[in-house]
Amino acid sequence: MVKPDSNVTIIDVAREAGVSNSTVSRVVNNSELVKPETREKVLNAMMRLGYVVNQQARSLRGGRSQVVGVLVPDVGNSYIGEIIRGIDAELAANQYDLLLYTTHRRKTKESTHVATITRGLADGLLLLLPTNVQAYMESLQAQQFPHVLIDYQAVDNKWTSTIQSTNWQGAYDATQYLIELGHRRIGYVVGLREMQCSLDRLAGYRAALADYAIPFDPALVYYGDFYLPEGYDATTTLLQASPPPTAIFAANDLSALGVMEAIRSHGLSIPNDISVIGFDDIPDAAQFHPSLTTVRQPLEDMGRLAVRTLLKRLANPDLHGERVELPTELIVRNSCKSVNHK
Amino acid sequence: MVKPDSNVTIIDVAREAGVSNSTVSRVVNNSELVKPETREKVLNAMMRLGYVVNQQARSLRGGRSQVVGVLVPDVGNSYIGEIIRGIDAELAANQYDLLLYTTHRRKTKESTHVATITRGLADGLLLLLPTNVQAYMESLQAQQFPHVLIDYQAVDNKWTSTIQSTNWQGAYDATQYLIELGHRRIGYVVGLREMQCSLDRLAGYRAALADYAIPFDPALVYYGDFYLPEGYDATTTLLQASPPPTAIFAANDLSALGVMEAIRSHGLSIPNDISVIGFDDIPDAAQFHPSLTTVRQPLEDMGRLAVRTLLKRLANPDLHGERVELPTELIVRNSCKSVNHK
DNA sequence: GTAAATTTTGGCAACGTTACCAAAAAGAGT
DNA sequence: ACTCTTTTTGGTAACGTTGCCAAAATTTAC
Repeated sequence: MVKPDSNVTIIDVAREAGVSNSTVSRVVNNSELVKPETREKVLNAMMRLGYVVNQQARSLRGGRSQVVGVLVPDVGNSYIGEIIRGIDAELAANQYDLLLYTTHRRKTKESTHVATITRGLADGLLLLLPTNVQAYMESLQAQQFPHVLIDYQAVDNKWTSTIQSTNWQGAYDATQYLIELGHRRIGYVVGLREMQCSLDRLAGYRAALADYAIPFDPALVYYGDFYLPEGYDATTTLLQASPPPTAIFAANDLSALGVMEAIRSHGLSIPNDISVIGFDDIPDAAQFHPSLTTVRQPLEDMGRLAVRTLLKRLANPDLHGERVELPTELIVRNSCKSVNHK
Repeated sequence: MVKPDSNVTIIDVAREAGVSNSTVSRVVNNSELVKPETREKVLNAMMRLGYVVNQQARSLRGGRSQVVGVLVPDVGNSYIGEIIRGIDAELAANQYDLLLYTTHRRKTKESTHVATITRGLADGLLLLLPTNVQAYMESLQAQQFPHVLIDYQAVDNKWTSTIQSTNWQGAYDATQYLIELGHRRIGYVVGLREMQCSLDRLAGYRAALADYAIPFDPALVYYGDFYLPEGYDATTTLLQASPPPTAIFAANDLSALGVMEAIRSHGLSIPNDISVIGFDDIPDAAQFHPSLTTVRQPLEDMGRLAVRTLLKRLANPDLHGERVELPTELIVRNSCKSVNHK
């Protein structure tokens, strides 16, 4: 190959191969009927000149941009990282690129980003943990722009797809597990109360208590924000309840880490004095000390599935939205202990 | 605002405002001289129709796409996450978008991605921990496509910029710290040997040993891959040296975590039996148990600086590349102990 | 050998934007 | 009022691609 100099267009290739640009276009989108001999000629010319298609022009013309926009609250958080990893893998497998936007939980950012993305930049949109859906959902639906929500309460619209895990069941399982270990005073660190998943998990927790005839005590519930420091603060508060909890259920692993830190700094030991259970099963959870018993969300799978759902919509725009719930799974490690062995 | 229906073009706005599309274009790129009165009229029309610029068309025309491509080996790794966070923040502050590509350390992926990106998709390119630079560097330089390498050995070319931290010095400091705590047998878990930063850190380690007249023992050095399990395996091997190390220096925090796990599973305690020191200071490092003494790389700053350097190049294409080294800093926490107190 | 059917190819317009140049409007100077 | 500047606006041609339709080349049928 000669110098792959920047501005090699389809026209240059056409000239080099002695055919028309239409023919080159046909070869590039290798679907059409082109005489094998001609195709060979064009392919050679492309090779010689180092031709690479210009996606901008292609997508301007009305074709696909082969880009999917992904809106996430943050990066560098392993919960989100895992989902992105799944998205990325599945996207790459289908020759799509990934345009990443972070909102930092700023609502205005969400809507401006959505506007730009839908304006030709991307073929579809993946919304992870969105917080301001109403602001743009209408526009998204009006123009039938393909989109999938991840970890968001179901939107009642036939064009919107959502991917979730069984938050209620997961929280129920975790709580039940603690109860069966003999715990009766179980603290609960809620996540962001604006998020449906927080409420679902809280409901699961309450349901399990109810099923075992354990009274619900509001003093054992603390509303946090899913981040580590709030887990710490929550625990400091919860430990003042009387009687104090013998187990704490954190709405996600990150805040569970804060919980563990706080327990230690109160001179208590895990799991001997207090059991801790998390939610998510981020990769680090197994590396905590002690390793964290938690409810596993299939994060990577959720990302992959979201992409698959989106691509299905892309391939068939008439497809209605669907709502998928992936099962959670209780992962027992070393941060919980039977209360009787104390 | 009326329905922000998809296909509002500059021409629709022009018609609505009763001016020409050129004028609308001038208002959109609000730099030109437009009569304030006219500008107002256009702005109103834009508002009414819900106009959003089509980036594709704009960048096709030859302007800027306002997108920067970022090539990373992986996501969901906090080291990379932190750098991306910095990149993202700085990019957003300058109205740029972020096209993210993951290579998963697959060399072929790197070059194909670079080819697509440079072909109109993005205005500039950020390469994080690239492993196959020679494959595309020439083409990047030939077309003078603005790019910045993060955490890669200096490339001797006036058009390439690189951002790094003081790997040698950081490793020297860490080793010196251990030596001054009385350690003489210091194991070292190298990162990927293909990466210059691994070698730089190894050199810093050796230099410190030499300065204190401690013989270098190859049995105390293990070549890993920067990931957690290798840290575990490394430690298992290193502990068989005779005499075994009293401290282990891991080339990054993630493998330090593996080191800690391994030490514990051998029934030893940190830092009483063995001291552990890491490199990076990822956010989790402070949450390890015990909290990890480590060499802090200003990861987020590295990301920000890379973007700033790139944007400078974008603004002034004649600017030569520069090579910046950001200082590391020893963060003392609880994973190291003086050997005399044993 | 010619007409008809078929395959393969080329020409041209369009996607939405911006840059350039020329035209029109407004202001300044005599 | 009439030039001469200066400001402001409009027209038009690209950017690189693809889709449509028609033209040319090829094959098939009679």
